[in-house]
Amino acid sequence: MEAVPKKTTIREVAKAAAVGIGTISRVLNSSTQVSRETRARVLGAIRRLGFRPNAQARRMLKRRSEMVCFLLSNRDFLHPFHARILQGVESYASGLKQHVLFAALHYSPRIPPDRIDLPPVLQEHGLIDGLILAGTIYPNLLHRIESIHMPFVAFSNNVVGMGDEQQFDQVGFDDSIGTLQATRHLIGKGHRQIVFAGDISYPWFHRRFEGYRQAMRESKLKPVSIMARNPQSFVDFGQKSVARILSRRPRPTAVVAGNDEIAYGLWRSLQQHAMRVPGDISLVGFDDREEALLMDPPLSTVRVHKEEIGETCMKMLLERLHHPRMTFSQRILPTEFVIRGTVRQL
Amino acid sequence: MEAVPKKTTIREVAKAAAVGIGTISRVLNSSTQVSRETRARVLGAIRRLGFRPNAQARRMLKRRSEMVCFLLSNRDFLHPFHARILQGVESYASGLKQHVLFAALHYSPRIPPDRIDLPPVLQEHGLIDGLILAGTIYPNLLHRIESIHMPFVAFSNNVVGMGDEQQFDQVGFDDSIGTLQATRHLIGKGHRQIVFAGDISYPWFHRRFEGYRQAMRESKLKPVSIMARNPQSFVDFGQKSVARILSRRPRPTAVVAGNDEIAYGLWRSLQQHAMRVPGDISLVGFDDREEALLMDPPLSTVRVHKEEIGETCMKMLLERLHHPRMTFSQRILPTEFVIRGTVRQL
DNA sequence: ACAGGGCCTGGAACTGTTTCCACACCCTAA
DNA sequence: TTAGGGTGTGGAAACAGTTCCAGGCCCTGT
Repeated sequence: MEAVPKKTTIREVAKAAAVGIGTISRVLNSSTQVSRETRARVLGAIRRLGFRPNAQARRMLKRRSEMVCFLLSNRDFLHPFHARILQGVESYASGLKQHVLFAALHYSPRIPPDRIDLPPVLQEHGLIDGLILAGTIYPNLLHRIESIHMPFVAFSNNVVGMGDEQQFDQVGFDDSIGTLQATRHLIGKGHRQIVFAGDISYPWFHRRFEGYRQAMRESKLKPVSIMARNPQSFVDFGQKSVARILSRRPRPTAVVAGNDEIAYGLWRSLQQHAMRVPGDISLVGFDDREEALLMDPPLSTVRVHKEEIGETCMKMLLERLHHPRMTFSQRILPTEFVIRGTVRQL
Repeated sequence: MEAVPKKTTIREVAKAAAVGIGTISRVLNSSTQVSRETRARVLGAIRRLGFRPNAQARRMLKRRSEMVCFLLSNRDFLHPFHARILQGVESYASGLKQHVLFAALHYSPRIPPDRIDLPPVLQEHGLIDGLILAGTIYPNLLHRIESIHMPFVAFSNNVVGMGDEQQFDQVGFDDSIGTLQATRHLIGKGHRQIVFAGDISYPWFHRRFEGYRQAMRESKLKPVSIMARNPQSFVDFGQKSVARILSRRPRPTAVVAGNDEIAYGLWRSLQQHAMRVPGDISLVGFDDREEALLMDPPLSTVRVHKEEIGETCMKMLLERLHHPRMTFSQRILPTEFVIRGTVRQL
């Protein structure tokens, strides 16, 4: 493991291989316009000198940084859900020799776009080619990003407060089909008294509620949504919902939870009320977090393919970069209802 | 929201402000050598033209990319533990206008160093200034990184198979002090029959076991470690350990779990055996994952300050970059035993 | 024998910054 | 009056690549 000479340039390699600098460049960029022997000679010299091309110089000329930024907005921490999206982005990107920068941003939905304090990555020009927006996304951020002409793709499920005229690329999954499937499954198992537990003032829970509602309507059943008062967290929301659920008459035989954390809270509190899942009450969740498998019995839930979302974001961003005037598109990925142990046949 | 001219250069700004290009550069780099009026004039021109300096050109000259890579090795997914370390790195970095690249790598511990297929970030020269290594780190990777002369800091708790002569910068937390404190706490509460549940063939569990052992020895108690057969996961490890724990005579009154997931598995399986925590048996974990709070009662565990680890890694890497010949150092961050509800006074 | 085309190759010009040297100017001290 | 130092400024050179044009060589067809 001998010392690598500190900085070798293309000109030194050219000298060592007794060729011109243009040829080195052609070899580096795997142009076909180089003869077999010359290429071999250059490659040999590169290896001998331990030459690695200077990334910055190349990028400057290419006008491409081959780098995108995964920007997580308004999240206190990197939630496992988003962590998996990030992983999807990274694994797809690295296969294409693209790099992924991670950045976080906190901003108020009410601040005017031009007053949003962008993260350092966006303050320079040419550092990144594009942006993948995750976390909670409000219109002001979108406008700000547009104003600096930075191509981007948004993870759409957490976009809040945009009308329907969404003039940007987005990738998401279908909230309502997930709960639609889940609720149909419950109905198919003979359940009739099914309630939805989730705060429908959040747009995503509202969409999930809509899927649930549609399934209920199809079977002429009455949709009911349960809200908790002042929940401290999703788990707490679930726990606080239980009393309300159990006090309904006729008593519900199944609950569709807005997400897995709510389902977890429901499950735990139901146990404390001496209600067994699924013996006394059936339960389905949404998201398919790791923890869904840790419940006992494991939770039947709607699986969201998080890595695939990340992959698709990256793929779409790359398309956008190659075709800047392409019309905007929205890609909705399917969810999958996973049957495990928390639903009972009535 | 008018269109920003596509690419403005420093020369156009110079022309617009009727100054030389050197002056623009001085303003950009906030040199003091510029008079108040000139600076104002230049700043005005910059704003008027919507000029953002080209990041690549600047970096090329500065020979600093102001970018580091967080490299996650041999992990199937971005575990919440590492996600929080990443967050710590990012938040500290962005305050200093440094950027963080996220990359993942899978390699075998047995492959020779020069055959390790480095991720794209490391194949170019000058793309990143340094590296933060997380995930499981074997000597061959370390050697490979050294061979390309890339400054790095390793998260040391998952470094495997290095002797004591660790010639690199590292940041970690003290596994053994954590379990030492936890075990002393149990002993203080009157427990005498305490077992350790964890696979001590992993170095980190071994260190945790050592802390436990030391506390037991101090009080002239006999340390016992429990192993599960063919566990599928940590949770499964916990579940499979319960039968062995309960069959011991005298029956243990407390368990020190190797981590929170094992504790979770223990807890769940204990419930199935109609054993109550902490009524019938006390339990402590390690790591303080989110889920520790979700258990019922919430788990007493050893808190690891994950964001702080990330921050310290970044800080140390920056020191290394500024002082390349500084001697290597290892920083060990303290852990904190968090008393919640799973330990009973005997 | 020679024109013409394809394939390789060399290297000047270029990219958008920073760095550094030269120089102008003003003020002060001898 | 002049030397000398500090401050502010302009712009050439440098950085390490890519691009592109010109030109050499070889082969083929007439």
